[in-house]
Amino acid sequence: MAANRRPTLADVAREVGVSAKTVSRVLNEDGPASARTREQVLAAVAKLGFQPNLMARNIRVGGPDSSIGLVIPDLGNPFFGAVAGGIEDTVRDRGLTLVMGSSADDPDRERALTDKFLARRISILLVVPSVGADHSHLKAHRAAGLPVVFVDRPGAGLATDSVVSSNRAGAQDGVAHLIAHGHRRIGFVGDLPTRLYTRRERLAGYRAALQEAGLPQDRSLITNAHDQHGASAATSQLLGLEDPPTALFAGNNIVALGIVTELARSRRKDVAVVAFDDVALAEALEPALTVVAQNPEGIGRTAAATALARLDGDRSRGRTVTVPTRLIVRGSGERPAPVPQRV
Amino acid sequence: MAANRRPTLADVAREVGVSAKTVSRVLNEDGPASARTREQVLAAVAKLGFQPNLMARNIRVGGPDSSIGLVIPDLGNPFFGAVAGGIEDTVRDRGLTLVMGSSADDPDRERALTDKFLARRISILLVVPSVGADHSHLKAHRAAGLPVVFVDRPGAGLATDSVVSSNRAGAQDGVAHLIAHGHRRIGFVGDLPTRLYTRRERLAGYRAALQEAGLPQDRSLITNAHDQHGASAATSQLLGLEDPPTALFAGNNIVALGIVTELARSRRKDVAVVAFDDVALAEALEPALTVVAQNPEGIGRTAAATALARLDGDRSRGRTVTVPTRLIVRGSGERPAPVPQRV
DNA sequence: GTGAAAGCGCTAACAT
DNA sequence: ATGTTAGCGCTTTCAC
Repeated sequence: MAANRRPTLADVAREVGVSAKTVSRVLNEDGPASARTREQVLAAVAKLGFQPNLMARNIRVGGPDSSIGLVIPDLGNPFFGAVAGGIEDTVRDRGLTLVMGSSADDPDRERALTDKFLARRISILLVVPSVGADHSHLKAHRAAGLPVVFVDRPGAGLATDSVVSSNRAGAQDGVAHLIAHGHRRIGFVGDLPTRLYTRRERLAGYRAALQEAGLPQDRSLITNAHDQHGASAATSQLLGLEDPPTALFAGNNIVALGIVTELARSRRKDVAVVAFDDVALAEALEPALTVVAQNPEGIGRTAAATALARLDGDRSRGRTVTVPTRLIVRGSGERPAPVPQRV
Repeated sequence: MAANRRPTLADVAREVGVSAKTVSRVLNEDGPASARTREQVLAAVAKLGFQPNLMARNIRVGGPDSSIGLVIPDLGNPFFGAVAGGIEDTVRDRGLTLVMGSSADDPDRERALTDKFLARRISILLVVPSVGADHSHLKAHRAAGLPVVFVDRPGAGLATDSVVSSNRAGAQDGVAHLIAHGHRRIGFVGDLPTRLYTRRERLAGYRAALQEAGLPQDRSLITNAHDQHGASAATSQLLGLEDPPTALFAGNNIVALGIVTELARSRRKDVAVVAFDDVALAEALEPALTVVAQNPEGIGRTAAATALARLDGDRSRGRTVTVPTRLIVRGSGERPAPVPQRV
């Protein structure tokens, strides 16, 4: 009943009557081996169901493990799922295995994960850094040749590569679209915590658009939400203001869900919306949801490619690569603004 | 510059002036150690930035690696993302690291991934099996104590645990809901390939509902799609039939996106829809989308818990756990069916 | 073309 | 409370 030891190189060697090294040679197509030996070895491998122990191999070879570590905030968020997909697509040919974990945007969990990954001797580390996380402990690893790339947000305490969306410009485009359709009071519902990089950048884009149009900055129009439910609450709060906004800008995909759901619930068809990050079914809404689409697969691919280049010896200075966003006009940004009431 | 060797136990030992074993003892809280020694060791560890090599440790200890392998079809599909999240939540306390890969539902890629995972000596293997994949090669590992659990679909060639949704009953509920609202011609848009377990089960549920109601089975009402775009095409094809359906049943979340998008595009508000698996923004559609909700986190948690129980010595027979689905009525199933035309 | 010995970084088992 | 030896499964080095 079970628990028999897994076969080792030595077992295979014994079965065939050769040395362990010979088996190793055959399997790794290292040195020469007679056709007959090869055949016998392969047969024994199949018979015993031998699978080389990668850990033992790596120990001896000394190099890093053939794995790539990825820390994301939330496995269930389709944005990060798509990022992970882009990463996997890019590293698959190199034979790298994806080792993942979610931090829930908690610096301690992020640290625990990265430490685990480092103990595993991953050959690349990709991190969506949590707010408040410090990465100076990675300096030595980075210096020792471990590629470290920050994804979606820049990291703190470590000079290395980052890959981010064009958050500010994208948000500015989106808000400008609303302004172009006559809106003068535009609510902003952002991520939490407010220190979050993406929240700050997108808010900056929002402000830039208002300023460009000569519109006043009204702090009461700026709210935040941690999840979909919170975004719904923020929406109804904004719409309950004495002088409510006629349009809303969603700071991310989750917030967009909350806003759109709340507008549908309260049957507010008169409120224009533009969301940062595309969401499923955006086209099927009435009106269809106008978004500033990110390119999550592109972010993942770029981050992975950057890291692979480092692995291949690229010693240039750390850079920040910006993956462009794209305004997709679908209708929700064009709900007519009410004619301003001159007093 | 760079590429300096990572510090080892021996380096730390040398720094302090003790033996490697002593350092090991301190770090693993194994045998005793004087307070002074412990302090010095910890200081040296911090100073050198030492991180134990987990691979080397595992080699020596001999047990499996503290990782859990997961193969899913697609990292970008929120359903599987949520499943992965449930798994991670469940194994986190046990200190297991998630090693993931996507198979694209290709048996060869699935096999390549599982082989890699096995070479890594993962301590648990969770697989969403691809159509056509055979898993008899896992028998020896299973027998040797490796927990193997199939997720979302049963596997072939290996008697072990599976965790699936109540596909048949759920689909039957969903279709019965449509029938209850007067629909007699209900289109089915399922997954591809048609041999896919979930596709077959959900179709069986669909058929059972028709039969129960004494409705005819019309093969022309059964279509399939591989992706969202294909589902849109299938939708317009169904609606273009001479005697078109008045309601549609979506076989999964991706198909649902395609159906709903196509109905919105063609402004067909008169077609009722029920989808298997919930989707974001379902509530915000007009009418809101009625779904047979799955519980992906629950599936992930159940699969992980089952595997952990095996790891803890559960030697009972392999079982199939069914995670219940739940009909969430939101409106789209209640669009009135046209009054039947008596000839 | 093949094998023997040494060693990767760590810990189990037995010292002391 | 600490050190020594041996060995995990594999590959490197050097020998034949």
